[in-house]
Amino acid sequence: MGRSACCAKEGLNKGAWTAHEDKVLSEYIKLHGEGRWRNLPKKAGLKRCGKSCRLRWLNYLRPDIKRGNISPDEEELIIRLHKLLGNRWSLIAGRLPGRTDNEIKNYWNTNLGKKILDQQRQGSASNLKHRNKNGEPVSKKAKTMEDMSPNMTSPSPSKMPPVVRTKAAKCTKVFINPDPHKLPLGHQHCEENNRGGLMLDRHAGDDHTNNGSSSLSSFSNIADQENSSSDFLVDFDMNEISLASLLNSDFPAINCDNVDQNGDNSLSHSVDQTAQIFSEEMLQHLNGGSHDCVQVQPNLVLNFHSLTSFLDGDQGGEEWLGE
DNA sequence: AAACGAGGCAACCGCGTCTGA
DNA sequence: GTCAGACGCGGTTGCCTCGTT
Repeated sequence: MGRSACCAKEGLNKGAWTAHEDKVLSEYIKLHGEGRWRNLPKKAGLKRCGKSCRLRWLNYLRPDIKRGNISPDEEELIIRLHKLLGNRWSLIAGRLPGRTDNEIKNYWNTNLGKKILDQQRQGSASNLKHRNKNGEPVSKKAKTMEDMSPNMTSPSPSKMPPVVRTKAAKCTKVFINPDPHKLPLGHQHCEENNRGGLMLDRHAGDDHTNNGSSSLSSFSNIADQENSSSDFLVDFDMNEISLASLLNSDFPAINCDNVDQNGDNSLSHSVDQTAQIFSEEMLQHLNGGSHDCVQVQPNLVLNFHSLTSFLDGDQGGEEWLGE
């Protein structure tokens, strides 16, 4: 039959996690890896529900979590992606390395949602209203996560792993490689998922590398194929790159409900379709209207944001490209 | 300095989907 | 094919902190 019953709820701790609990959970996961959340508390000696452990790990304890304020570029990206995907926070988070769905959701609910409403009310061009003179978003408190949790030491930028594997990185499953032989490196780790699509192997430690190199190699192929792509590459300058500018194509908001209704179970998660719509449109632009490369695009475009964000990091590009 | 209100964030809850027997 | 449990996700809640009076 099925699996055994979920964790019994009696006698379990609830509420805020203690530093000791954090330590126990972190060390257990370092030793045994993620997953099997149900049995984890018992094995680790925690009086917590497995769900709670999972949430704590994903949203707070993972070493690759990016702490600190959301940058203006990230904010723009969130807005764009929210316009595209709606409240699919995990997917949005998947495009923002180091950010969790919960963090983005909270940020939206507390900042961006209001900002968008304000903008809608007051018309356009009030985009900078909530920013300081440096163009940074201004929140009432403007405090960092370190301020909130002094016991949590945020990794320094130089030590911080460049790409967080958020849950939503799953959306790499939309990748359908028409010609696997053209894809070096990371694509060796591609595996077929049970929805019929290809999904990048996301095992700890190597997945960001795979993910990134996949995107880059695909991206390079396009550049080879299309002259117009060279313009795209210019925009891809590692120092100058702005996430927001990458999303400046004015793709329409997509009604997620409609997308859901169209989904069929073969490859098609609604989000996958959304991704395809997104990428097709964008790539049509990038390729000067040619659809020659469209098959490759969904993954490319979606990963592209991870890629660019990743490359924004000090050493991200080096690690990514050169192991 | 104290009280109050608002904002922000971590965590919980419930539901839908996936998976294994 | 069916069922039950695990997992993942989004919505919501409650607590803590900060700002204002």
